[in-house]
Amino acid sequence: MEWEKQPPQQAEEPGGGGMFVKVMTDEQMEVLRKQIACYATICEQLVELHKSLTSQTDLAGVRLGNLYCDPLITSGAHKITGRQRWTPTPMQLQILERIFDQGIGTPSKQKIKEIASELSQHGQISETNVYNWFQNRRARSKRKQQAAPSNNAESEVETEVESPNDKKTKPEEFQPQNILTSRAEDLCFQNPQTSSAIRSVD
Amino acid sequence: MEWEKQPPQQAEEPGGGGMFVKVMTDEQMEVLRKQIACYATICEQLVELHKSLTSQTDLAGVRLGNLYCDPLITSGAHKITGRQRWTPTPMQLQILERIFDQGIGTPSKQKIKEIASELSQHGQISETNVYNWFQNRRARSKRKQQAAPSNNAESEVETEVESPNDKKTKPEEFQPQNILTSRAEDLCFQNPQTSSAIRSVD
DNA sequence: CTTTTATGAATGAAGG
DNA sequence: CCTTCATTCATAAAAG
Repeated sequence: MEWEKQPPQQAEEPGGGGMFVKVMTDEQMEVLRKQIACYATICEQLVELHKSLTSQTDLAGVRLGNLYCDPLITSGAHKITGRQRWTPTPMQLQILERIFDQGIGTPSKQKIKEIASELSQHGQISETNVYNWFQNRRARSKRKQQAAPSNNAESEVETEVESPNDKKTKPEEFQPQNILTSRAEDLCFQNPQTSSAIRSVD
Repeated sequence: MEWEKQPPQQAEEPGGGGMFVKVMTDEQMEVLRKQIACYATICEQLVELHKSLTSQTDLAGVRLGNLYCDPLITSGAHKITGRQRWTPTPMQLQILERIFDQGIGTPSKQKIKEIASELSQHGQISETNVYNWFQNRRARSKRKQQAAPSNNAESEVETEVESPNDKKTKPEEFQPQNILTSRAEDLCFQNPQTSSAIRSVD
């Protein structure tokens, strides 16, 4: 019942992009299990620490994030990869671009359906994919534009359709700070504020 | 490290030999993620508790408000300016999910207030946040459902589209509380709300 | 193999 | 409520 991602039409490249039915390997499973165990350990540590109530607030020294969490961090490369994402085939992309250019930035529910339907003949695709594509396309197109203060009078052009083959003319300099964080935000103590869920240790 | 060899039923990918097999559904993945988030929450709480008890606040550079300055692994974002957009903490999310599941999809003004109040103990939050969250949650939940009815009985007809990448599989109705039997001992800190785990992959 | 970039997807918030 | 937008996250693909 799942999304057994099959190599779409783009598996034409021998030795190249074959994407498999990858969901999670044993290895990843193991990593995951370790992560959980890791948290359990951390909790234990914290409880102990708390119990002893050492006046040494050297929790920092304990380094919650590094001591036992090592496997979690170092194995970042393993990423508990979840789902794979759709990758448009060249053909699909072409069509999408065309529609985007010609069309108005208004996908429209019904239109989406049609497009998806058509594109499905060139590879696996879903309506959501189409929807997302347009959303992203528009948003990014817009962004590029506003980030083009090179020279020339500023003109409020926005919903302007751009040339088919002129998307990424601007290298632009915005770093998405994407530091190989495997869900770091979720896995780390990112939020302070008190709490009361752990009263048991008290 | 090699664990069990995979059922070598996949001889198809030219590139590197399919070494990935499906051992976990995305739904299970979500559940797992949640669990991990739970651990993160617990640890977070413990840290706070410890911190407050020792009246030492140098544990980490955590600060109040909606500034998510986690000293441990935060990606290189120095956004000291804080976020403009609220991001639920694992704990808050947990609670919200729970309410969403159990409760009726009717937030109700008064209810919102209560919820917001409670959640505020786990991080910055406003009533509007809660309201929006429920709105979005519901709307999206709905959409997911209609997008993934039951594409199971369907036999492959054309290319191979047996199960489109139904990327949207929200675990809102996750209640399969299966336990990762393999190493239950590792999971000592079962979380009350989301005590769930992966189904054994044996 | 590791790092960087491009981009599909997720989600909080705003509009109607 | 439902749709749309903006921002962020995660990852496939590309570069080194």
